[in-house]
Amino acid sequence: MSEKLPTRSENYAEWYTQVILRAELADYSPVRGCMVIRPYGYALWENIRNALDRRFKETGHVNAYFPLFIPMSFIEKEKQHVEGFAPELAVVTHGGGKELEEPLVVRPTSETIIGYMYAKWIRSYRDLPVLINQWANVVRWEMRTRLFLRTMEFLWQEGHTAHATAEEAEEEARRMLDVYADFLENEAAIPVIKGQKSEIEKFAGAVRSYTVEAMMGNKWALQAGTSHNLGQNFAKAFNIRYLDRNNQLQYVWTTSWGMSTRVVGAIVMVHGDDQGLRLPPRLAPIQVVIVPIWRQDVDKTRVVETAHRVAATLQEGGIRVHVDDREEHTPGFKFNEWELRGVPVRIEIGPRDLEADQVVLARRDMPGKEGRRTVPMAEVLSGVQVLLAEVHQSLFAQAKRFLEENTHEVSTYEEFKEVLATRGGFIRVFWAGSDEDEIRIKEETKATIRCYPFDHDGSEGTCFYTGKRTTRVAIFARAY
RNA sequence: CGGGGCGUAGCGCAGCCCGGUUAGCGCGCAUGGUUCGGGUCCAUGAGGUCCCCGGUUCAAAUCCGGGCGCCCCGACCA
Repeated sequence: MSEKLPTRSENYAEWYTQVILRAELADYSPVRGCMVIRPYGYALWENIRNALDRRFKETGHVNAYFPLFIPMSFIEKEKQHVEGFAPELAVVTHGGGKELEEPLVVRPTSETIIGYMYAKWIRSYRDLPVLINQWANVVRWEMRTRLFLRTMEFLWQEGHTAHATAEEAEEEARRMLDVYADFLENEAAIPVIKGQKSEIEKFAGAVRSYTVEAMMGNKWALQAGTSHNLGQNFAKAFNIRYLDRNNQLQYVWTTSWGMSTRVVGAIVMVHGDDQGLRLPPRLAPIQVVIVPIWRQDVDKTRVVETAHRVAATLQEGGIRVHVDDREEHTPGFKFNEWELRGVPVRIEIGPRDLEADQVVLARRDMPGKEGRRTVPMAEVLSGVQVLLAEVHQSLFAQAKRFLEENTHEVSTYEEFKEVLATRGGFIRVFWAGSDEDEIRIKEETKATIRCYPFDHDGSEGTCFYTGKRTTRVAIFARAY
């Protein structure tokens, strides 16, 4: 393996790509714009999936699977939806050697086909709510792609629910946004800002879109998850109706919400440093790597045996552990490699430790001596458990501090442009502009409204762009 | 789709201007030895449609024409 990564400050995009390739999270595929998720990356995704899936089940959802192919006419039924997705559809026109009567769209998202099915299944208020999630791949024909952040095919979950009332649908959309925020903060150690999308940025076909926005290491924003209140738009397009208690025919109210393999990119960019990945302990495929150290063959046998015994102890304690007993590499090489791959805790075991009946614990989030300490052999499991929890807290605290330190408030457009050009980050402003104003700002500065944050206390201020008084606050940033 | 860069061993590159033996270097890989508490060192070895098609020439990785592909930067998006 070649030695140094490019640093984040000299070339952030290159650093990002190199970390992913060299940590073996993913690789490029022979098809442009697609990627192969390698075992290490997929193990990370599986942990993400399990943590999310558990939360979905806890909130009353069940999983199902809807087909990959969608009749073209379905996509066209909801006006905003087709306008939003038409440019990025992959369309199948031939099958079995013959041209199809109606082209099939490879799903870019499944609102339409699920809407069609819901219309079949829902008859009465007693059938509601319907709370279904699916884990699937989707395809969007993208011009410019980037590993995990934007690929033509990606994996995700999409929740689709139907409710009897507008209030219930709104509650559901907000509840699932909270689930995403909870997942990101408590599993991925990523602090987020919850808020509502602007009209310009909302999902094609939604009444309202909600988002959790995270700040990447280069201070750009990334939408890590979204939740939409679809109102009755899809209910009307697909005729999803039910009889209420008064025997009145009513349209249902639907929601949808999704989180994708893009969060892997967020984990890379939020926590990574110039040595490589720093994986949040609860999601890391390998939480602890044990590197045995020996000088002579007599030591080797004892040390490697001890390493495996320690591994067994940790494994019984529910820790995901790996012993790196390869003979062809020196310990120093292994330290660097596992740091690149982001393993949160490393255990070193050498002859000195055997004499002292101890091991050395090193934490990934603290370089050098500072992050290293010895613990008695008997306390390995508890020591590791405590340390993993600490690493999680420390990653979260670092990311949170970074987010706060790079969130700025401005009161004029001049100041806005100045801050964007010099410091970057999130800019929090009072906002009373129009859609046109928003688009103009985007054209002039590349910054977009990431969200209207929920945490605004409702106080009134002056819009930095129009000078009007308003209680609305927006967060602007450059975004992926 | 616009701008830039690039296709030579698995990866990164040199050679190309100025055509001429057997196409080279580093990493990686294989074997043996050595080393091992922060990217060991040595030896030997395997590995090539020089992106593709056509042309010029006694002779093309090298010159000419056409194509294809990839990466980076800009307008759309989870």
